[in-house]
Parts: sequence; C-alpha cells; structure tokens
Amino acid sequence: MTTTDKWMDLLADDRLLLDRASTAERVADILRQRVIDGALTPGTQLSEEGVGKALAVSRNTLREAFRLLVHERLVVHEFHRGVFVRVLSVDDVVDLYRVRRLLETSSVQRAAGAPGPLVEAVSEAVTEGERAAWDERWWDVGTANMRFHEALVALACSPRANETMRQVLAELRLAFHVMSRPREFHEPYLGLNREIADLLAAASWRTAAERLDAYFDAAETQLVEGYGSYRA
Amino acid sequence: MTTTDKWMDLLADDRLLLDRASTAERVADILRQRVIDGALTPGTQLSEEGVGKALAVSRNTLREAFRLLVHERLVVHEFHRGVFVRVLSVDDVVDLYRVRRLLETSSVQRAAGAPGPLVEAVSEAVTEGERAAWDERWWDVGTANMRFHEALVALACSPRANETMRQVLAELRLAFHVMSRPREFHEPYLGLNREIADLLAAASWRTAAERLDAYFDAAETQLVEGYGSYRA
DNA sequence: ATTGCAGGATTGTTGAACAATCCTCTACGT
DNA sequence: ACGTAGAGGATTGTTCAACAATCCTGCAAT
Repeated sequence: MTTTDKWMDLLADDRLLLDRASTAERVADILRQRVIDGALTPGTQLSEEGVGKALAVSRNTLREAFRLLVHERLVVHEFHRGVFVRVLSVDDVVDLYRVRRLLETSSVQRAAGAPGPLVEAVSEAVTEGERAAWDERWWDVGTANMRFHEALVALACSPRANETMRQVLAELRLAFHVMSRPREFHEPYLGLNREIADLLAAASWRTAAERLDAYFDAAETQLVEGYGSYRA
Repeated sequence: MTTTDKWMDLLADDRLLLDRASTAERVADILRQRVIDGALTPGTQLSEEGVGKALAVSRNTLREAFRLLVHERLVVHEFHRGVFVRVLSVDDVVDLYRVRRLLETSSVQRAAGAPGPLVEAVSEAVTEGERAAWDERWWDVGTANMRFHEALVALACSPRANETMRQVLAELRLAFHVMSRPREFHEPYLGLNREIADLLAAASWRTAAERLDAYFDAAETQLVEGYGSYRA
C-alpha cells in the first residue's frame, strides 16, 4: 500500500512536468521569470508583436498569457495602449507589507500544530541566507530572505495562503529592483531571521510573532525611505 | 486648488464607469456573477462554442475571459477537455477557512488604528443580516454574513487583502450551493456577528479576535459536516 | 503655448482554418 | 460476457489574416 502511494506521488509530479501545460501558461512562466529576475525592468512595454515574434507565438496566445500576468499584478494592462511591467508606487509597497504582516504574524502565532519539517524549513532558509551573505551574493540573500518568509506562511498549512504569499513576494521583487543598495537592505535582517527561527524551533510562537512584528516596523520604514525618490 | 482636486477625483471615478473595459473582462464579469449566484452550478462545463454563441463573442476573446476565472479559482481548466465550474472538495473548504482565519483574526487584532467608518461598516453589515433573517431571506443572510467578514478584513486598510478576501468568499459561494439547509447554516451566527461588532465598536480588539477564533472553530466543523456527503 | 487634424502604429476583436486530443461507440478476440 | 483496439466525431489548442477602434506623433493654424 505504502509503496503504491509513493508511485502515485511520483506520477503526480511527472504529470505536471510532462506537456500538460498550454503555451499560454508556459509563455507566462517565461515572462514571469524575466520580470522577477529583473531582465524586464518596471515600465518596460511588452508589445504584442515584439514579444510574439520573439517567443514565436501568436498574438492570441500571447494575450492569454498577458491576462495571467495582469491578474498576478506583475504587469499592468492599459486599454488600447498595451501591457507594461508594473511600476510599484510607495502605496503599493506599504500595502504589500500590510498583507505580509497579516499573513506572516498570524501564521506564526498559530503555528503550534505545524508539522516538524515545516519548522525546520524556516531554519534552513535562514542558513541559506547566511551562506549567501558570506559569499556576498546579495541578490541571493534577498531570495533566501523571501524563502524564509514563505516558510513562515507555510506553517499555516494552507495552499492558498502559500500561493498568495508567493504572489506578494513576486510583486515585492519589483520594488527591490529599483533599490540602490541591496546589501544595506538585506544584511541587517539576517540576525533577526535567525532569532525568529530559533524561537520557532523552541516553540515560542508568541515571542516569535512579536519579534516578527518588530521586523516589519523596521523593514517597511526602511523600504519606504529607499523608495523616497519615487513619486507617490 | 482644492476644488480642482475634487473635480479630478470625480473624473477619475467616471473614467472607470465609461467603457474602459475589454470584452474579455466583461464576459468574465458576467460568468463570475453567474457562478456566484448559482445559475452555473459546480461541475457544469462551459464549452467554448456554447458560451461563445450565447454571449456573441469569439472563441479567442472567450478564452481570455476563461483565463481570468481560472486564476480566480472559480472554474477549473482541464487541458484538452475544457473549463468547468469548480467543484470544491472538503480539503478546499478547510483551506478556505484557514485563509479566512489568518486574514480576519489578524485584521481584527490590529484594528486599533482603523478609521471609524470602517468599524461602523462592520455593524451595518450585521444589521443588514438581521433584517434579511427577519424576512427569512436566507441567501441574503449569507450575503450579509460575507459582507460582515469582508468588513472585518477591510479594517486592515489593505486593498490587496480586500481583494484576496473577496476571492476567498466568492470561492466559498461554491460550497454554499451544495449545502442543503441555508437557514440552519447561517442563522446561528447572527448573534455571534453582533457580539463581535459590538466588541469592535467598544475597541476591544483582542476580545473580538478571540470570539472570532471561536466562530471559526464552530463554522468550519459545521460546514465540513454538511459537506460530508461529498468525496474527499 | 494651445488647438485641430492627418497619418501611422498598436491594440481589440473576429472568423476561419488546421492540428492535437479526448470521448464514444463499435467490432473483435478470448 | 469481458476487456481491448480502433474508427469517427466532437472539442479544444493554436495560428493566421483581416478589420475596426484607439492612441501617439508631428505639423499646421490660431
């Protein structure tokens, strides 16, 4: 029984890796990646003809892909003008931090029943960030930091919460791209992350949530300041 | 200066009401409404030809609309098979309640700085539900109940949180449609909602959050039970 | 400096076409 | 009777070409 169950899981994974995905979704995957890693900078227009020619897909298929990205808020769609990589306003950044505060602190607070592996994943994400910092790979530090916060929400054991969190973090990448000093922004939080991870490992959920709250106070004001050069 | 600013705001509102929406979005609006109000029951297939003929739009446009609804999880898209109105599993319902618990209790907990009108909106939603119950309009009781919980999240002053909450509640409508007794399900919570609203009006955020937690314990188990006839 | 007006470019939407896949029904062999 | 294999039809996936609607640019006029 248990062996067949394992087969099932493997097959389920393969099913996703096999074709089983429309071109529109794959196009969306590519564009999403390019937006997140910064190859497509905020404000860039994604013209239907240009992108369509580049990826060798028809305009209709491309428009389906655009709809997905619009819904994920990674690009904006201006009627009769086209789609553009989103430019986050200060209000957007503030809002994203509000959502994060809601999801993350709440997840940590009620993480008492969370499975052990999920708690360990939090520590692992912190370790990964520390390694990246040692190597001075600051972009990777940011990535690890996001995985850390993703792991916090994962404590809630809710696929939908995980999904929203992923989207929120993807959106935040847009903000990080216009940030000038990645090191000064990410480095200070390594210690705090470790502290929170240790509190979780010790099952001190309440204290961890409070530390996390402090984290948000600091991070938000700092990010908004670094965003000051932008218009509201 | 201040007068011109007011003009600007008014014009900004009108801009949205004017056409400014693609056919795909309007089609999605229609279908979304039909799914939410139950005209399209879970499991129903939305064939491209059928819906396209009915709404007099081309298949390509229709597929753009479908992408939106898929992303909102109101319909599912099976490759080479078509799109179907979503059938929620018990796991889905449990997950939706997890997300609600995260968002709502967290919003209430930190509602200290929320603007007065937002707190009043909570009470108004409760009143609306009581009126509907008096008239025995049980579906409207459910709607008012949702507006109540939407108002709770609105206390967080986050457009994105509001948006996700709207989506979560829309998804929950799918579950309510397969529920047999709407009265027995919605009626018991009227008193609890009133209690929570009063606590909020009295600025007892912490107590309100605790009562809300109790609400979720009750509602979730009851809904899962009422969902027992379904397969996992 | 602002307005009005071509002209060109891009998007919005449609319809048709073809390939790929799925579903159903039938025929076959055991 | 049962499971299987395959043919046929229906639906979806994707592309292409066309046209309408809208936007942007530049220039002329006031």
